Amino acid sequence: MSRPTMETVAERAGVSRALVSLVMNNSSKVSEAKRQAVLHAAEQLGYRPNLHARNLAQARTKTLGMIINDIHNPFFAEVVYGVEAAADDYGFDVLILNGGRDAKRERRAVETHLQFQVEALILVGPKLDNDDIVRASAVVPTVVVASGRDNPGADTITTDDERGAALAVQHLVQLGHTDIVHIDGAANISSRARSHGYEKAMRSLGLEPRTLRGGDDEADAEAAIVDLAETDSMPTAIFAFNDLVAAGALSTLEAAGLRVPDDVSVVGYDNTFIAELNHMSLTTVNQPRHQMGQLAIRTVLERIEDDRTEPTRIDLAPTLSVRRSTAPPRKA
Amino acid sequence: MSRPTMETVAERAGVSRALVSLVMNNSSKVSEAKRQAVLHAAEQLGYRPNLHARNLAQARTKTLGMIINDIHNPFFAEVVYGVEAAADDYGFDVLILNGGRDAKRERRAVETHLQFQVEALILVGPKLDNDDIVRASAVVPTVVVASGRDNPGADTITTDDERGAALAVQHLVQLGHTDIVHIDGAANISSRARSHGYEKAMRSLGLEPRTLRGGDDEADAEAAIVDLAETDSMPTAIFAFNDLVAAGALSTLEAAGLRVPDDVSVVGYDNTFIAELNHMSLTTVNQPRHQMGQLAIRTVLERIEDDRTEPTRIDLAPTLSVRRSTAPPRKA
DNA sequence: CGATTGCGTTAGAGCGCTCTAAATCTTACG
DNA sequence: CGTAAGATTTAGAGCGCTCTAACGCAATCG
Repeated sequence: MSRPTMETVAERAGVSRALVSLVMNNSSKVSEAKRQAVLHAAEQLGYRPNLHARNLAQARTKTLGMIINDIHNPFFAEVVYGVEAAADDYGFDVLILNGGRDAKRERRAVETHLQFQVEALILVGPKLDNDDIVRASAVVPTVVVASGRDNPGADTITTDDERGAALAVQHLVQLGHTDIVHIDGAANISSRARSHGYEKAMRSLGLEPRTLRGGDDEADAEAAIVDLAETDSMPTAIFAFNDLVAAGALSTLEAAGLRVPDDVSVVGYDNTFIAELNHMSLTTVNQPRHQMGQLAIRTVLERIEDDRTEPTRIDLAPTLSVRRSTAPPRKA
Repeated sequence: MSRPTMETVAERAGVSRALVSLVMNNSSKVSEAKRQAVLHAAEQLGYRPNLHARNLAQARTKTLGMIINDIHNPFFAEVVYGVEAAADDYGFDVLILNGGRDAKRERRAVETHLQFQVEALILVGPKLDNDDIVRASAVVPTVVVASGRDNPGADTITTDDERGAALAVQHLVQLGHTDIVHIDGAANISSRARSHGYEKAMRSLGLEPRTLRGGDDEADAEAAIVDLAETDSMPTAIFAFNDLVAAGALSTLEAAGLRVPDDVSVVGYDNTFIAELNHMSLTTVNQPRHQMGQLAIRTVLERIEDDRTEPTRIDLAPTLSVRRSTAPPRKA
């Protein structure tokens, strides 16, 4: 019942184990006759090389370990596709582990990957703290995607959150808005940069920033909006930390009898597919996720194959996707 | 620069390699003194067991291979969480490979998993055809989640799509609707069962079913709705193949000047988080995804640990999540 | 015609670990 | 104090594969 090994195949094909190995790695120095014999025997036996044995013998795995912050979040999915596409090109397998929005689980995932001897680690939006990342990158080349922090030792692929926020502000101002409120991302990693970008952009345009505490979730928008409604100083536009918060804002605004974009314009961040939903049609800041994933692989492969050692830091430019949740403010 | 091995640790701790192995597997028959010595040495060296070597020696991997239809689709994410939770309980690692909505890629993913000697395969919403699944399940215990087909050899965890559709119909009829249109899932696997359930439920209630061709995407709803609008026989309620199609319906209806639920009620399927968005607030059929994931693991573990061989087929009951997209029809 | 070349093939060591059987060390008891 | 029973520890084989070095053999050459 146990699976066939090279030995089995070799016997069946009447050749040596070494020859089978050569065939499996399609070496050019095998006669056509033997190659066929081996392939045929393998086929018949349902032989499948044992990767563990191979990895052990080769002392390399051609495998990359990826950890995603949260498999729920469609934002990361696109990054994954970018990573997989690029890894494919270079003949690497990518093992995915789900971080589950939990630093402890991520730490275990790192451990698992390292035990699997992955040749590099791709951390997508990690919850890990700096120390963890430093420690990991001391063991294996590590690239952090979409997480703005400073990670000594690891490469990073980010987009410029400050600039993204500025894009949102500029768009609103161009439409004619002057009273623009920001609902921030609370403790979220990228929150600081986005808030900062918002505030800087506002000031540079001679406007007074107003930032409210939000979060990363639909529910987190509610309190902020209720606040605005009650203090009676509803702005003409809202720039939310991300699309989910923006979606929450949409709901709460409409529940309060305000129409988007007629009464209030709303801008999100991330361009997740909910922003795309016609019914939402959210103006939002887009990050080139697919490209980020690809760059992550290229970057990390430079370390593996070309022994680069100085850290790389790539910061891509975000863009704005304008949809129907923004419009000129109603004339006062 | 190469990583430390047991040998290294053993030397450093002044013990034999075997003893290190015992410590690493926290065997009870190791003296506290040596255990500490070994752990200390391991710590200092940054030692990490090599899983490939271990798997090779043990001839088992305690690893499960999961393939998800599409990492984009949040429907599957919840299943993943269920799978991971259960696998955790039993001390198994779960390796995730992304099928990318492509049978060819899934086939390669199966191959990769098998070469990694996973002890079981969990296929979540596979695109593979029956033959592929039969072939895989001949090699390793296999469980198919959320895919309604008949998969000889493999275990299956599904929900009763027919019943789910019936729930939707019953809900609408209870509200007073009689003119209920179904937008189906076209070639999608579960489409047949849902359509069939819809039609059966309608007839059993003395109503005439009307099914339109849809798809699995927002865009796919549009044509159907436009059709309805043009033939001038807009129903009072629409039951869509899934939440995305329902979202598409929402948009198109509103674009046509119809209000949901005042003019038309809409029901979706899957209870993805877009249905939950306040702004959508979609009445939808829920599948117990987390539970499905857990059951998948339990089921497959019965094969691994208890040598069950007859296939298991679990069909769970869907439920209805009532939200604000449905209401009694406007009085004629 | 023996020596040389080179292709195709193979023997055998070794990758890092587990596991069985045997060795060693303690401890307890007559 | 000798010895048997436990408690710890260790030697060594083996997991399935790759890879180096060496082998056999036919073709080629001087």
